[in-house]
Amino acid sequence: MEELAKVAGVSVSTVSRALAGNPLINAKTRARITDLAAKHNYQINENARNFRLQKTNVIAVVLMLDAKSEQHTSDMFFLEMLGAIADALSVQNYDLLLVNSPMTNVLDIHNSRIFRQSDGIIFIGQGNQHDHLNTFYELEKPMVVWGSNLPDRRYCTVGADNVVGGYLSTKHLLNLGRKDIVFMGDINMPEPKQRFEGYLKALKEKSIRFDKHLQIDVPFEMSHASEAINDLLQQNVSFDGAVCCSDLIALSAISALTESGLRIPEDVAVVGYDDIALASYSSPSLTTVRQNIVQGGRILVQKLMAQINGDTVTDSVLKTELIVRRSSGAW
Amino acid sequence: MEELAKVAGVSVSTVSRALAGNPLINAKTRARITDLAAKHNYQINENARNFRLQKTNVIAVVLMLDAKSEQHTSDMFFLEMLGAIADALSVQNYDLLLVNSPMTNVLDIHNSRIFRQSDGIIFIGQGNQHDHLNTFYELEKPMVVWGSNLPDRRYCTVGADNVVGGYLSTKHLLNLGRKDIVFMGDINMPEPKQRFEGYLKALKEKSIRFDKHLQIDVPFEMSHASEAINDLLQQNVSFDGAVCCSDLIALSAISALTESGLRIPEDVAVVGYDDIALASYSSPSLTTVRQNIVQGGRILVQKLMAQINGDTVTDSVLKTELIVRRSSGAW
DNA sequence: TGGATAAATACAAACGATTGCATTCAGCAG
DNA sequence: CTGCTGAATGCAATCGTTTGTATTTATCCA
Repeated sequence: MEELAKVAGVSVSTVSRALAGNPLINAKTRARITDLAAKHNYQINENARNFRLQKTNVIAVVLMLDAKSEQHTSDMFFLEMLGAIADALSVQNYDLLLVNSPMTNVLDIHNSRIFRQSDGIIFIGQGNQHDHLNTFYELEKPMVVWGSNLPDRRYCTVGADNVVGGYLSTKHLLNLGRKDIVFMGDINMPEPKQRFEGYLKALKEKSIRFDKHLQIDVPFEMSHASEAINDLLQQNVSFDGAVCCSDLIALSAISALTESGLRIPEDVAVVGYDDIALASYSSPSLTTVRQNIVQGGRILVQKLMAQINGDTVTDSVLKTELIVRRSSGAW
Repeated sequence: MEELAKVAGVSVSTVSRALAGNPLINAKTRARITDLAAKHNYQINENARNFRLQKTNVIAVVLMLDAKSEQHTSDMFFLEMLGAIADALSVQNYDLLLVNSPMTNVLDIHNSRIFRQSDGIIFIGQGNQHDHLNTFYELEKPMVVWGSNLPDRRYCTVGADNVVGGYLSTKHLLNLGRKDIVFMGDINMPEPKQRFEGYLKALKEKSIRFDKHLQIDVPFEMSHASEAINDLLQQNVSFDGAVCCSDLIALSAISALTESGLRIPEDVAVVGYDDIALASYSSPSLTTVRQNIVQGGRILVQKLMAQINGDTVTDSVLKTELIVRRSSGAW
C-alpha cells in the first residue's frame, strides 16, 4: 500500500480511505487510486487489516454430531449444509472454520481457540445441549443455531418447519387412503418431536385416533430401523403406511418390509425425510420431505452477520415441501 | 501481554520469549511467567501473532467437485475426508478454510483470497485438472493433492491404492467362480482408470480375456448406472458379476438388476467402492472397498506441514482393503 | 484581495506480538 | 578494585492497516 501511495503521489491514509470508499476522498482521486491498485495487482494484507480492526473474519461452524451415533447422523445433510454456509460466507469475505470433533459440552468452546479465533459461531443442530446453548448465549458471542424452536430458548435459531414436514407427509399418506400410519423417529429429539406434532395434527383432521404402538423411537441413522420394523411385524401390529424421520430410516424400513414379503407401496406406503441423493435413485424411489438447505445456509449466515453488526435478530422458519415420487409413497 | 509483563515485573519481550520457550530466558522466570499466564487466563492474540509472523495459520481445502455432476460425486466421502482433515489440522492449531465453489480452473485461485489468506492448500481430488495443478505447483505455494499418481506429475499426492482396490474386488468375484465381470466406472478419470488396471490384472491372473463390452463409463454419481445396466441387458450381454467404482453406482446397479428380475448375488454378484454408511445397511448389504480416510486426512496434513517447514516431501499410497459382506457380493 | 469556511489530504499513533541489538548484572580472574 | 565475560533481560523497531486530528488547499463572498 505504501508503494501504491508513492506511485499515486498521495499518502497511505488516502489510499486506505480511497480503497475503502470513504467519502472524505475526492471522487477523482479515488478512481485514480482504484485504477492503479487494479493495474499493479495490489492485494490488501487481510492479516494486517484484521489485526488492526480486531476481528478475525472467521466464522466457526460446529457440527453437533452425536458421539454415540458414529457421526453418521444425517449424512448428506451436513455436507450440503456446510457447502451452503461456505458459499454464503465467501460472498461476505468470511472464512469458515470447521469444528468437527464431537461436542460433549458446547461450553468447552469458551476456552478454546474456536472462541477467540472467530467472530461468530454457527451451530448445526442442537443435539441434546439446549441448556448449554442457552448458557453459551450469555457469553455475548454472535451465534446462530440450525434447529427448532425449543421452549425457554434465548438463542436465535433458523430451521425448517418440522411441524409442517410431519403434517405434509402424514396427510399425503392419509389422502391415499392409508389409515394405520407408523411414525418412525425419536420424539425425545427436538426435530422429530415437532414432526410428530404435525403427524398428530394430520391424524386429527381426519378424525383418526392415534395408536401409541405406531410411534417408534429410532435414531436418525438407519441401523435400528429394520429391527424396529421386524418387531412391529412380529407383534402383529398392522399398518399400511410409514412416516420416517430420515431417508435412511425409510430405506432401511423398506428393505425390512420387502424382506418380509410385503410390497411397497401396495401393502405399505413409505415417506422419508431430507431428500438425500439416494432417495430419488433408489428403487423404489422415495417420496420425501425436502428442507431448503441452500436457503437455510444463506439465512444462517445473514442472521449471524446481523448480530455481528450489532442488530437484534429474530428466528426464521423455512418452508418445507413434500417431494412426491411414484413408487414408495404411491401416488 | 503487557499486563502480564507488569504483574510479572518483567518486560513484554521477556514474556514473549518465555511463552515461546526461548532458551534465552532463565528457566525459573519462564516457569513463573507461564504460571502467571495460566492463572490470569491469558490468551495470546493469534491475530497479532500471525500478522507479525506473516502467516495465516489457515489451510484451504478445495473440494474438486465436478460442476456437471451436481456436486454429489462421492457424497459421504467428502464429508468424511473433510472431517479427518479438520481434526488433523486442529491438532496443529491450523484452521480449515473450506472452498466449495466448483473449480473450473484451479489457477483462478492464484488471484483469490484463498491464495493470499492461507499458508497451504489441500486439493481433494484432481478432477480433470491435472495440468492446471502442475502449473499451480510452480507458484511455490505449499500444496498437496488427494488423488492418484498421474504421469508427468510434479505436485505431491496422497491417495489410496486404486490398483489394489480394483484388483481385490475383481479377484473376490473371480474366486467366487464368476467369469463375466462388468467394470462400471469412467476410465477417463484418474482413479477409475487405475482401478480398471487392477481389474485387468486380476483377470489376467486367471487367464480370462477381457471383453470390452464389459467396461462402462459411468460417472460416480448414480443416476446413469441403472440405465447402463438396462442397456447391457437389452444388448443381451451376459454377466454374473459387477465391479463398481462407487457404492452409489453399485446400489443403483443392484436396483436395476432386481427390477429386471435378477437375483443378487445368485445371478449377479456386485462389489462397491467407498464403504459409505448405506453400504452396510442396505439390503442386500454391500461388499465394498474401504479407503482409510482418517489416515488419509492425517497424512495429507502431515505432508503439507512438512512443505510449509521447507522440507521436501514424497508421495504416499494408503492401504486399501476389501470389506466382504454376505449378501450382494456372495460369500 | 483577504479572510472565513469547507473540502481534501497528510501526519502519526495505534493494534499486539516478535526479535536484533543494547544493556544490565553477577561472577570471577588479575 | 578494575575489567572482562557470558547469561539474562530490556529497548525499540517492525509488520500493514485504519482513523482521529492537524494541516493544506480550494472556494466563495464581502
